Amino acid sequence: MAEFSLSTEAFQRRVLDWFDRHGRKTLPWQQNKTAYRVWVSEIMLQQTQVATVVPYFERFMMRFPSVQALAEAPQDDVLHLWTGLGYYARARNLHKAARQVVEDYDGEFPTHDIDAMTSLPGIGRSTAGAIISITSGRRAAILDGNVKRVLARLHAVAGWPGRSDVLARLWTLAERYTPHERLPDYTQAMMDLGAMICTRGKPSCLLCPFEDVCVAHAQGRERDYPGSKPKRETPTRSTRMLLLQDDSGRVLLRQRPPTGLWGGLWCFPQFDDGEALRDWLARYPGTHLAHAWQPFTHVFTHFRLDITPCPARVSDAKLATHVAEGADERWVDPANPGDIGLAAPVKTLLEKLAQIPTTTD
DNA sequence: GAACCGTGGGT
DNA sequence: TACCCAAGGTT
Repeated sequence: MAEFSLSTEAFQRRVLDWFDRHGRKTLPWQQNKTAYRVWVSEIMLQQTQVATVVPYFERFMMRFPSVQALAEAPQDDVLHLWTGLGYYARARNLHKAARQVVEDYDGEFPTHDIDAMTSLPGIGRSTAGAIISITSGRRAAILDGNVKRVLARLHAVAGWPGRSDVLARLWTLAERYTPHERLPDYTQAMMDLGAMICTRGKPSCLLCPFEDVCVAHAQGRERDYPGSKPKRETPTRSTRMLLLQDDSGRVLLRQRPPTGLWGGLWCFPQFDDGEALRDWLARYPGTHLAHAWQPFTHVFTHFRLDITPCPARVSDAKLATHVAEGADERWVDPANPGDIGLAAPVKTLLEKLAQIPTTTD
């Protein structure tokens, strides 16, 4: 069994030399690298590709230029700018952390203390390492998906990184290779290597600075590292969404619970089955259900959701007001729902409603 | 340790 | 098409 033969110093030298020639240096969050900007980018980039994040990051910085601005904003505004990015707990934690930074640290991120950083909601070991190393230059290791892939291949670390023993081996390597100088460049370089050269599907080993020493490459088994996650079958759930319109075309939205799926976002009232929907409508005699729209499936990572849109009308304006009486319910214009967070299928359905004349029945 | 949390891209 | 997965963290 071959072993990786490069010294720590030689490894760091090659990484930094490659970065000087080929690393990315013009991404939006690489300009004006404050802790706030790097923090927001790192949270957005969790499980999310760079190209997807860029426009969200620009809009976010325009609306919330500082941690103070973010801390002072209503949560609805934050979720609004997060609409479409997914993993909305990131936005809720971001908002909460901003308030903690303003409250507990006078608006300055505690980048001198990794434990203080990981205490902030939404910041784990790797994200803390990235923010610290990039913005303060202090020595802190990262182990994101890119670095996991690079290290797993260079050292032929077998097994799925979700396993704790595999993860521990990778962290040991990540800590060992982290240099004492040029921390911002090194950290960016390792992510760039993973994102640009050591890619998942078809790595560009010909362009890799470690082509001559990579154990996985020597084995011709780049694709086997890192080990893949064990499969499990994805269950299917189903729901009905009530597309209730009043006589002026506005629709009823309801805010979802603060945690869980689409937590804090606004959605059509949902019903598990037709009985529950009919029972609900029966309380409001002035409403009637139209023919259901075509059902469709929304695919999540862990399950599929069959959604049946159920258009309905409430003709009496007074009744419409009565229907929405909770603080978590409101009538909105489908074409302009306001600064609120919307789940992807809800946004799609609202756009369809906005195109339909209000006389549709 | 395992389940949960979104959406879009690549193959 | 169906599947895997991406700059992970929390419960």
